[in-house]
Amino acid sequence: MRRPRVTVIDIAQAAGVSKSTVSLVLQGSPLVKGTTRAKVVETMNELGYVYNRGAANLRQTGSKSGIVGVVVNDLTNGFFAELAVGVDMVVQSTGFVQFLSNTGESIDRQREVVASMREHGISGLLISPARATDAADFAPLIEAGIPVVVVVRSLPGGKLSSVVADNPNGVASAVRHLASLGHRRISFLGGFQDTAVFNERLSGYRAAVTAAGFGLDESLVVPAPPSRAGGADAIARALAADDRPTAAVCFNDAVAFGACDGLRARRLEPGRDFAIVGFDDVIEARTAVPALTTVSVDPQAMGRRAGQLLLKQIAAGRVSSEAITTSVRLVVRESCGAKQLAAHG
Amino acid sequence: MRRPRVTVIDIAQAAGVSKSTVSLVLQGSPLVKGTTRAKVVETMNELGYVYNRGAANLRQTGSKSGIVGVVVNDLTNGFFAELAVGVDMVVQSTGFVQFLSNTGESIDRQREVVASMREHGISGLLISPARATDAADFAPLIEAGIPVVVVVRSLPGGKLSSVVADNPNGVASAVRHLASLGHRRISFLGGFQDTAVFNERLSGYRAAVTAAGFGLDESLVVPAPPSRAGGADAIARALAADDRPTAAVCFNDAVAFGACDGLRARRLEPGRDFAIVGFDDVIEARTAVPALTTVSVDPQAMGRRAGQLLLKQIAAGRVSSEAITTSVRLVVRESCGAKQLAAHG
DNA sequence: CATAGATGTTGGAACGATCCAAATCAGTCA
DNA sequence: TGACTGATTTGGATCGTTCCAACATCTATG
Repeated sequence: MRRPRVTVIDIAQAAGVSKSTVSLVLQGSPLVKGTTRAKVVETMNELGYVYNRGAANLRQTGSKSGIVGVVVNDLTNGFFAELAVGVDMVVQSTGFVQFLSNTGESIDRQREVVASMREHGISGLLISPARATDAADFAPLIEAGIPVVVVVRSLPGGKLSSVVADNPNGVASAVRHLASLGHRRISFLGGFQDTAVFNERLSGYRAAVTAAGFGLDESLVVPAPPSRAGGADAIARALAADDRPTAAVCFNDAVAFGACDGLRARRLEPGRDFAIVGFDDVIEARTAVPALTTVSVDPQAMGRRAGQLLLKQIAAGRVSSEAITTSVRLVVRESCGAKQLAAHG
Repeated sequence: MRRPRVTVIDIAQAAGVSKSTVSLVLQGSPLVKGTTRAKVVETMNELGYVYNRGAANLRQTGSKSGIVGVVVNDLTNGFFAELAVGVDMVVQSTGFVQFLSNTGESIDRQREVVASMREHGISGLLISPARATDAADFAPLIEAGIPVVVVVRSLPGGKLSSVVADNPNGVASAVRHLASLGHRRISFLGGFQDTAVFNERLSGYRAAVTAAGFGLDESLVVPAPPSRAGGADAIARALAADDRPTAAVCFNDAVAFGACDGLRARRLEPGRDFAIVGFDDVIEARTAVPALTTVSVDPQAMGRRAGQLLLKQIAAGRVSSEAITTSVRLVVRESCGAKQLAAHG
C-alpha cells in the first residue's frame, strides 16, 4: 500500500536528466529546452508525481508557501460565508490556497488558530477578528513580515491593513430614505455596543437624524444580539415605549428579519404598518416576504477586494498599512413601504 | 524587518543543549529531564520561536502533516457552513487544522483544490463532492494511503468511507406525518434528478406513498433547483395541475421557503391552506413565519461524526471503507398545519 | 582558429526539523 | 573499585526541494 513517494530524483533518473533540470521544469523556467521539458513532464505524469510544497517551501527564502490564512468569527452567518467565498475566488485564481478557520467569536480559539497557521507558514493572514481582539495580537506576524488584512471589523491601533464597509454612510442613507417617506421617529435596532461596527453604524444614524432636524432620542437606540432572535426582542422593546417609532433601521439583515417576525406577532405588517430597513443584503433579503429594503454591502465583493489587497502585499514583500472602505448602497424593496406609497400616489 | 527565522539550533545554543534535545522537547518526549525541558521552553518563549511544521513534516514518514482537507460544494448554503463548523470542532480539538475550500459545484475547481491539498500534504480528505463527481477521482489518494471520507452525497463505487443522512426514512416520516393529518395528494418538490441525494429522498417518498395506499402519481414529483427560487417555481408548477396537491414535502429547506413564498404570492397561507415540510432544519427554520416543519439532520453533528471517522482512519494509518448513515428526525412546527389542527380539535 | 557569448545542464550545499545509534552521566551492586 | 544499569543527551544522516556556481555545448564573430 504505502509505496515510497515519487520524488524529483526518481523523475530525473527515469527521464535521464538531473534533478536540477526537473526542478527547473517544475518552476516553469524558460531555461530548459522544449524537448527536455516535454520529456520530463511526461515521466512525471507516468510515475504519478506529486509536488511536495513543504520541501520546496523549506528551501525558499521567506514564506512563499502559497497559503493564505483566512479566519472568520462566524461561518454559519451567511455574510461571512459569502465573504470567504469571495476571498477564495481571488486567492485561488492566483494559485494560492486558503486555510479557512472559524473562531465562533472565541478569542482563545482565534489565538490557537492563528498560531497554528503560522506554524504552517502562511504567507498572509486575512481575518475578521473576534470581538474584543487586541490589535497587538498580530504584532508578531507583521514583525515577521507576514501581511495581515483585517476585514469587516476594524481594529483600532496597530499598523494593520483593513477593508471595511462604509457603515456610517450606509445607515445614514437608510435614515434619509425613511425620512423622505415621512417618518419622524426612526429607531436603530440591534448590535453589540462594544463593537466598532456598531459604533460606526450608530454614528451614521446619529448624524443623519440630527441633520434631518429630528431631535436625538437615545431611547430609540435599542442594542441587542445581532441575530434574528435579537431583532424580535429589540422591536418588542421599541414598541413598548410610550412614543412609538414608526420605522427602524436595523443593525443587520438578521435583526431586520427578526424585527419583521416581531411585528407580525403583534399583527403589524412590515412595510405597511411599520417600515424596516436592514443592513448587509444577504441572499434571502430579495426573496423574503416582504422583500427587505436593505443596505447592500456585497460581502463577496468585499472578500475579493480584501483578498486582492492581501495578495498585493504578499507580492510586494513588504507589509504596509492600507485602509479601504468599500462603498455601500441602499436597495429599496418592500419592507420600507416605499413601493406601496408609490402605488397609492 | 525580515530577520532570519529562529530555528531549533538557535534555541539549542541559547539554552546550552543540543538540537536533538530541543526536538525531543518539541515532541513532548518523556525522555528529557524536567529541568532541561523547562529551560528549553523558556528560551523558546524568549526568542519567539515558531515551529516549522513544513520541515518536520518533511522528515516524518508518511504524511503526519496535521492538516485535513475539507471540501464543500456550496459554502454559501448554511447547511454546508454548519457542516464545516462541525468538522472544524473535532478536527481542531485534536490539534489538526483544516484546510477548507469551496468548489461551487465546479468539478474542475474541485480537481484543482484537491490536487493543491495533496501538494500540501494533507493527512486526510473530507469532501462533499460536486455534482457528477466520479469516485475514481479519489483513487490516487487512497492508493497513497490518504483516507477519504465523503459526506452528504454518497458516491457509488470506490472504496471510500461515507457519512450520509438517512434520506429515505426522513422523507418517509414526513409523508406519514402529512398522511396522518389527512392529506391524500402529497407533492415532492425540488432537487436535481441526477444526484444521489435526490434519488434517496424520492425513494423514501415513493415507499411511504405506496405504503399509505395512495396511488403513485409521478406528476406530483416536481424537480427544480434546490434553492429558494427553485422552490417558488416548483410550487407554481405543482399548483397548475388539474388535481392539485394539498401538501408537499420539499427537497430541502431552501425549496420549502421558496414554496412558502410562492403560496403567499397566490394568497395561500402555508400551514393553513397548504401544508409544507422541509428537509435539513437550517437555523432559520425555527424562527421563520410560519415556523417550518422539517426533517432535522443536524449538519453540525454530521460534520463532527464525519470528522471523527476521518481522524480515526488517519490514526489507524490504514484506509478502510466504512459507511455511516446518520439518523434524522421530523420536527413538527407550524408550516404543516398540525398545530392549527390540534388547536381546533 | 581561438574566443566570447548564448544556451542548457548539472552536482553539491543549503533549508529546519526528526530519527537513530552511540555516547555520556549518575547511581547501584558485588 | 569497576562493571552494570537505566536515564539523558547528542552528533550525524536524512527527508524533497531550490539555489548557486560551474560546466558543457553550440554558434557567431574577429
